[in-house]
Amino acid sequence: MISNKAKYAFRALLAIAAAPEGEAMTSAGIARRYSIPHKFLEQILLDLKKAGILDSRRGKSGGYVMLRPADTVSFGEVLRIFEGPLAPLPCLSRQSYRRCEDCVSEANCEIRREFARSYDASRRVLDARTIGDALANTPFGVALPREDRRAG
Amino acid sequence: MISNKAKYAFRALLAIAAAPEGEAMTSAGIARRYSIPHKFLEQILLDLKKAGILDSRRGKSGGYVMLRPADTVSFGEVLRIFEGPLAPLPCLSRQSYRRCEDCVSEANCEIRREFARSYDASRRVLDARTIGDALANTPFGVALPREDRRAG
DNA sequence: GCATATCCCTAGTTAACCGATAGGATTTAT
DNA sequence: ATAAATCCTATCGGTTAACTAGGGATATGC
Repeated sequence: MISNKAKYAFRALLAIAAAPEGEAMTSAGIARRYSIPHKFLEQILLDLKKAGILDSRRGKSGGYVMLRPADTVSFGEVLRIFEGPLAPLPCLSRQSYRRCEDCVSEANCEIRREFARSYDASRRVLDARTIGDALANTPFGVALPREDRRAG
Repeated sequence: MISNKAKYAFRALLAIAAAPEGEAMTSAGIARRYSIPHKFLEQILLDLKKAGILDSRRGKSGGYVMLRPADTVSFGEVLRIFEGPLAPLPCLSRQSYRRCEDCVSEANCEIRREFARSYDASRRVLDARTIGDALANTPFGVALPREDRRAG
């Protein structure tokens, strides 16, 4: 199960990405609309800003906007911000590989081999699908160049 | 990341399944061989017994044996025993479905839709691959009837 | 230039869970 | 009887999840 934090992050991101171009959404507004504890959401949006996904404006009529286009932000990237490595075993993480302490032979480890199959399958989806895809309800496998996506 | 408990369970199961037919393996023996804390492993083996996967004999020359054939025990089944539901969202679990409390419309939830893709992909692997497959190093997609598997 | 609305930052709280550890009770083979 | 094994329950220290709280910094609009 993914954390509430990650779930809230996705809700907020989808809302911000769906807003009219250039229009900022406030944390309070999003919190109200999706019944997310406000102060908790603030932390989350801050994390997304630090990660370079959101931009923000302060003061009256401030709020959050996308820093990068929504179809360059994958579900996997967001998930990693809030959940850490997605790999089921440390020895399967590419981005933050760690050897299993008690592992004798990685190459011959049946557990590693089997989980690699499962992880590959889910990672392929999570790293391919973007916030933009989700909003457009683009079927998987239809990989258009970015310009075409925006146009359509 | 999966828990140590689950990882230990897989190590133990693979060892027990790989033992000569009818030969029981002791918790102490497995613990020593794989550097698993003995008392911790006992609890794990007990859980596997309660789940109907292992059988046990007590007293001197006792130990654990498979109750069901290794190629009927999937990675998914074992994982669920120790980690609970594998679904990334409660509303995606078939075996223990729960509605997201604050969900307005499940059918229109983008988060649910995207995670369903990823979960389907990994579940398909985890529920198909068995302890027996892992030991035989059977490539995925080769689905032999059970008798043939045992023979080969 | 002041009130207000917003984002920004840090710390604390509570409950649950993980990864054991501990101590014994029960069963069985010799 | 003894030793070796499983079985059962309780406890514990550390970490994390999910908030809660309190304020600081900054921009806007009157």
